[in-house]
Amino acid sequence: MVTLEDVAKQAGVSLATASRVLNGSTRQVGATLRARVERAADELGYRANIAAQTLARGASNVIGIVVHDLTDPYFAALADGAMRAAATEGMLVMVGTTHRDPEQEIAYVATMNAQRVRAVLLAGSRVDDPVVTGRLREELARYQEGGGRAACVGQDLLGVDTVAPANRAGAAALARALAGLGHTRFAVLAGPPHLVTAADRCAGFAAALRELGLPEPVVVHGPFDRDGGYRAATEIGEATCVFAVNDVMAVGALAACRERGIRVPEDVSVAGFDDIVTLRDHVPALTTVRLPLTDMGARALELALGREDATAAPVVEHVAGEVVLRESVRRMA
Amino acid sequence: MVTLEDVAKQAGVSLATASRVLNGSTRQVGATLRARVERAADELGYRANIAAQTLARGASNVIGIVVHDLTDPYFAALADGAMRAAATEGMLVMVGTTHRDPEQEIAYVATMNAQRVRAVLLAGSRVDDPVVTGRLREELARYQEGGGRAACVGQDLLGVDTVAPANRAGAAALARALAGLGHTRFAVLAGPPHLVTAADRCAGFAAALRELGLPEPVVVHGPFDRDGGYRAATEIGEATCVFAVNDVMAVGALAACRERGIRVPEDVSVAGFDDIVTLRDHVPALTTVRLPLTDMGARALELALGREDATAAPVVEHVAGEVVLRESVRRMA
DNA sequence: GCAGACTTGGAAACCGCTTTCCGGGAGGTC
DNA sequence: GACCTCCCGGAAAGCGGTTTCCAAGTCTGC
Repeated sequence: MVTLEDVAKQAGVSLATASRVLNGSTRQVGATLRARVERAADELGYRANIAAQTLARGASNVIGIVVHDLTDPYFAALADGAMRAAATEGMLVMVGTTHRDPEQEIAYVATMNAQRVRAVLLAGSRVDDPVVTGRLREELARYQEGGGRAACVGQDLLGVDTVAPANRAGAAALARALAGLGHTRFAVLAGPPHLVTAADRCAGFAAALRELGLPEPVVVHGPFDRDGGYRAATEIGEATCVFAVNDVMAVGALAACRERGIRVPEDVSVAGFDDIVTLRDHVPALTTVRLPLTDMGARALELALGREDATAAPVVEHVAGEVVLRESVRRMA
Repeated sequence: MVTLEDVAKQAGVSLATASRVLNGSTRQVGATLRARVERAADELGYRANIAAQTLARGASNVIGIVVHDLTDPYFAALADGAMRAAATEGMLVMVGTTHRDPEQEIAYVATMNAQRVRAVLLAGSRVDDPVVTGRLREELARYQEGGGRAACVGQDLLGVDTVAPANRAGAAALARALAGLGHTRFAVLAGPPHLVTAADRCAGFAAALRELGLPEPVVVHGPFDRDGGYRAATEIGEATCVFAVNDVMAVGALAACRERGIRVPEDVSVAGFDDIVTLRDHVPALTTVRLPLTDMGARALELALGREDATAAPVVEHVAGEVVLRESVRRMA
């Protein structure tokens, strides 16, 4: 590989001068030498060794994002937002996928720390396990002590800057909207009990029903994905309205209904959460709670990067969800 | 940050010994010292500085993936496959998104080169522009001269290891299947003319029709995304069967039909390409050509990493598509 | 009991770049 | 014209690791 020294030699200047010309220094270099260096670099096809730069500068230009699953459009949207924001800051992005294994998440924080990434973003639901969360916090703290910045999209449980979707409030608003259509018997496809996102949405929904004086919903637990929704949909009992705690599950539920000859929304209404773009053309169109996922990802990155005072208290930004009523629910007679 | 030297000092050993214990060396270290070092590292919370390791070793453990758009499930699936494969090799993944800008793609190869990533994966269609392709090849060559490995998912146009989906053959098989259902008047929602993937699928489809002695299809160009399909669908003329060159476009076309009261498949049949998992529950279920995207991503990574002899000719692996007939097409009376 | 082969720990060179610190020359002031 | 700045180029000291090369033990086998 061509090194800076090669370039300097070829241009007949010192290493320092070559460095100043090629890799953005505050110091000026005279026009003649500058041109000579640039020409040499071009002729030789010089590419700076970023590992060396990172080492010398003590700071890298990559940021780390840890998500559960890139093929889940929820995380893809979050990651996309973060990556766009990163690009405008001139940063590269390193992505880790945990496939929902909390241990992996901890391991990734350690790895990102080793990489000395400028910031790490934890996207995705926290898990209701104090031990695991504690270890994650420890690992994050270690990273932050070393000057790293961290942010999280999800529940404010990590003591870092957080973009927190209003899962409870959004689900509650949805419940009120559905109750407003005349529904009284509800079921919730609630996802796994230990996933805080799922639990919050479920709890928010149930609490709103309670406030309205409506009966408790049937709660069916299961995986947080399409198949989880598909299977859970078979156990909704007499409900006339089903809330799946995310869109992907809702689509699974819709598929289950279709296969069993249950019409939506005529026989049963179905709603989801997230408003996944890829699913907007689904038939029937899904009633849901819209979250500005791309913006959230971008915002989280800005929070992590923007923090000037490392000792300041973490900021938590709440983002509201907007209920979007579509064909998959109907008004009760 | 705590450095290896801190650990060595705390353990009362030399830097060399500490390095050998902590960062996988071939050399043995006695049990006593080994334990002392491990203990010190643990107490201090040592995390190796990977930038330093990369510099010293001259090789990093990260691989780069360049995709067009992560929120497009096609690329998400490809990236997911590659990331899984990378994880099993103990590699990290750096992702760049170009948003379909070929200049960005070139820039990312240069950046990945600067990062000294172990391998770079170019996922996504080539563009029919010899100048741009030439510059990309140059940049790749520069990277490979420095010992980098590269692979590509898409057309074999870059002179690197390639996983090449059988776009022409898949589209041709689809055409024959649709013709077998009795269709004779076709339209192709063809995407942008300069995108090789789109062009190949279109050409394969048209060629098969020709061989069958059927009339030329109506070809409508437009963007390669959902909205492109949506808009193009309004210009299909008298066709009874529409082939959108990817699933996302097909879904857009389906939406357009729905809005205009055109029933699918009763009034018109629609088919796509890729068999995107997230779209499998679409109604009507989409006829398509299935590509094993996750495997393709993984395979490309293996190709790039597995290459022992850097001078060997690039290998091109063709992967077939499988026609999947579903509800969105019907048999003509 | 001793030569020779292994094993194991440490000193130091090196990976490629940034940046501080110096020194010399140009430009400005009185 | 002397003096003081200011500007710009270069030498060299790191950044935090890895690895080569030595030297000192430790084991063998005879």
